[in-house]
This record gives sequence, structure tokens and C-alpha cells, in this order.
Amino acid sequence: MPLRFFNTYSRGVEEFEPRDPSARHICMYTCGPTVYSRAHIGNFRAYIFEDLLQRHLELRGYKVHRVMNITDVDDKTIRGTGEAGIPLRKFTEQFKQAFFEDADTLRIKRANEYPAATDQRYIDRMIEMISTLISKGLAYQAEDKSVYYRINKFPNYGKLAHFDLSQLQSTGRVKHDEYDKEHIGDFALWKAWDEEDGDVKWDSPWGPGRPGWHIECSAMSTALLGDQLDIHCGGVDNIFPHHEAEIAQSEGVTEKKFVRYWLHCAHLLVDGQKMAKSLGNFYTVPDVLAKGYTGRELRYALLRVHYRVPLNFTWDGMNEARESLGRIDEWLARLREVVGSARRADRTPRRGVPTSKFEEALDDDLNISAALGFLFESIRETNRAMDQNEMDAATANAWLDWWKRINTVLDLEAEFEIIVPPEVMQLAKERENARREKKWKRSDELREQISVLGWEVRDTKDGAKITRRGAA
RNA sequence: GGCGGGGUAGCCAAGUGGUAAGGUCGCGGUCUGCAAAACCGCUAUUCGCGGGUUCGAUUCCCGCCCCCGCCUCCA
Repeated sequence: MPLRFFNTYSRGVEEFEPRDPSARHICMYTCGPTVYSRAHIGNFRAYIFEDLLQRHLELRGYKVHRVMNITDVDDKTIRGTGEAGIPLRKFTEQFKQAFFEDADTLRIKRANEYPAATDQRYIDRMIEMISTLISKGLAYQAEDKSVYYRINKFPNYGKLAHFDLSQLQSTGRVKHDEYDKEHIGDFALWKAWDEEDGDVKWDSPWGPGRPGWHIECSAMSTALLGDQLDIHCGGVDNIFPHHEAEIAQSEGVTEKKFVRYWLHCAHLLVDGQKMAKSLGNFYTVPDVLAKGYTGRELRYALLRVHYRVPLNFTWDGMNEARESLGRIDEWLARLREVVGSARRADRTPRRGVPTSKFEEALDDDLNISAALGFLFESIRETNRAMDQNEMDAATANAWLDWWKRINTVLDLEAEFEIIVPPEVMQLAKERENARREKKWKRSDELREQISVLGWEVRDTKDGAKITRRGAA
């Protein structure tokens, strides 16, 4: 089955064909964080979706060149730097670091590049692009000295969002100098400096100022990936105006089709509402860790729902993630035991070898729920085979190899060999002795003590086993 | 008002023109000294509501209801 994705531009599922099909090389641009505060887990849902996309493409043999921008200048960062009384660079640096920390906690694969909007290279390129747009009549400098995109001159404006321009109405969310603009929908390419900006400013042919939000992505994506991208991703809230503006800017300059596939991730909800800084209903990665959950548990919780479906974040959902991962952990441990024991099966396995259904589900617009369904079905069937001693070492090994393969996409394995602390080992030893003497009451007391320390002891036919659920 | 996304069991969530994957929770059983883990069984006569097409619809068509988002610097 060919790889297929839902393309926002066409509003349909399309077969995926990269620009250069023979090279198996894909260039992908993903909108990154604005570093004015710590990103919340709703932001990270989008980054995890992009991570899944990249990893699946790689599993399918593509070489992915991914760029994620860091927006380190905009209204909010300027406000923040002013309030903190420190230079912009210093202000944004802390959140940049926090972003990478959290991304690592969630096992998000690093992009190849993280260009920053304030990098002089890109400021220069933005100025160059704006100049080109002005010379083509696609942009103009208004009386307020800012430069705006003339959307009426770009016939495709509104195609991505499927908006009718005459229907655009101001939400009052953004400060407007509406009298200066020719059309309410014209967006800023270059924002003229004003007092509130303090010393945040760059020189330009139109006077001191700073870039508009949208132009940075056009400048950085085309600088690093070329005029035409295979895939461009972001949250659904980026469709309009941000990505619409990117198309207008990039195609306005290059006159080439900017992006082949637009993929957008639905929102993370809390209590049925969008998680947003402005609503105050958000959690950060450290918030979730502080509740005792691990990064991989959060990764699972954010990964397990299809990217185009809104996902309601709940602590029940986190517990479910923990239990599901525990099931995977137990399964892997059992398979490894079978491999280690070089056991021969009593009978031939009822179920032979792993299938490729997992990857095939992901081929279908990253249908992770179906893919995980196959994983858990396989877990049940192989557990049953092991229960009935119908699993030999070679088959168990084949399943471990299968897991290794799908885990390049999931990245959900517990990170460390769990080291049982000596005091727990001591208690377990005492308990073994008590059990040997059939002192059941003493044995149960010791099990309880071990449990209080956060460990679980299990009696199997091969002796006691000490485990812990909720591993990193 | 315009444009999208969604409504499937207590909760989360796949899916198909032919009679509902999977996870989690709960209950019963096997195993166990008792547990745990694992396995087995049970848990939606039914897929927001009302029509229509069809031998047959949760799936296609029409109408309606509800929730969420976007509509100029939100992932």
C-alpha cells in the first residue's frame, strides 16, 4: 500500500510522491516554538506528530531533511524582554533551552536545523524577499512606515484555508492600524519600529523595524530547503493566517509551487477546550513530570490518538498510558527470557511470525490507533503462545526484532535496565525465606514493605521477581 | 455569518455497503499459600437524531442537533 497523507490544501487523502521520487530524499519544514515562555504540552503534541511523521518516513526508507524554526522575536517576546529588563537574546535563550530539554524528555528526534528568526543571515534574506515583493507590486509601504503584503494581488490567497477574502473580519485580537492598510487582510512583512519595541530593531530600506511573523518562515525554509518543499507541518491554528501568508510570500518571490503536502495537527484539549496560554488551561512537560509521570508516558499519551483528531488531555489518560506501557514492558521482558533460555517449544507456534500490518497502518495517513491495535493484538497472541509453551527462542527473537523495527517509530521502550536497590533485594530475600518456611503472614508483610518502597514482587515458577511499573 | 474538525461501550479509540479492532476500567474464571503478571470469558442488538437509497447503512444521500477550532502574529 502506498504512503498516503491528508493534504490540507486539497482537503483529501493523497498518495505521497516526493518532488524527487528517485532520490528518496524529502525536505520537511515544521513550525517551531515562539520562545517567550515555556512551551506547553499542547505545543508538544504537534511536535510529537511531526516526530512520528519523520520517523515513519525514515522507516519507509526516505531520508528526511527537517528544519524547525525558532521564533525569537515577536510582540510577546518583546513584551517579555521589556518586563524582565534583560536583552531579547538573553530572554529568549532560557525558553529555547527549556524547549530542547522538554523535546528530549519526550524523545522527539532533533531536526537537522533550528534556524532563529533574529539570525542576521535570515533578517537579510527577509529584507531581500520583501524588496522583491515590493518590486513586483505584491507589497507596499504604508503611511505607518510598515510594509504590508497586498493580498488582492495574489490570486491564490485564501486557497489553503478555503477562505473568501471578502468574508474576512477583524477579531480585534491584534493591534491594527487599519487605516494604513489597503485591505483589512493585508499582513505585515516588516513592522516599523515604535517606542514599545525598545532597542529591538534592525535597519532596513524602509527604516528601522522588525520582521513580521510570517516572513521568517518563508525566508528560512527556502534558504535551507530550497524554493519547493515536500512537506510543511504545523498545528491547525497555523493554517490561517500563517501558512496562507507563507504561500503568498514564498510563491510571490519564487513563482514556484511552495509546498507539495500540507499536514496539520489537531489541538490538544483540556476539559474539552483548546489548551492555550491565553486561556491559562495549560500544562508544561515539567508540570506533568511533577505529577510523577515520565516523559515516555506523556509521549505515549500524546502519540496514541490520530493527529487529525482533537485529543482531550486527562490524568486518566496518563494512567491509561502508564498501564499500556507496562503491558509492553512485561511482554518484552518475557520475550527476552524465552530468548535467553534458548527454550524449545512443546508445540509449533500457533502464530508464526510478525507481520507488516503495523507499518501499513501508518502508511494510511499515520493511523497510529490502528497500528497500536495490531501491536496489542500481537502482544496478546504471543503471550498466549508463551503461556502454553508454544514459543521457541527463534520465534521470540523474531518478535523482538519486529519490536525493534516498530520502536524506531514509537520510541517507547523503557530506557534503563531497572536496578533494584539493595534494601529491596534484602527484603525480597527475607521474604523468600519466610515463604520457604510457609510463614505466609510474614511473607505478606514483607511484600507490603517492598510495595511501599515502590516495587512489586511476584512469585513465578522460576522464583520471585521484582519489578516496577511506570519505568522511565 | 464564512470555513474546517469531531460525535462509536464507564473512559480513550480504530473501522467497514454485509452485521462493531485495540487500550483502559469493572466483573467472573485459570494459575497462586494469597497476590501479581499472563491467559480465558463477560461488558455497544448498536455507532448524535430524523428521513431516504439498498436485499442489507454505523458506513452512501438529504435534513437537523450538539461539541471544538480558525476567521490577521496561537502548535
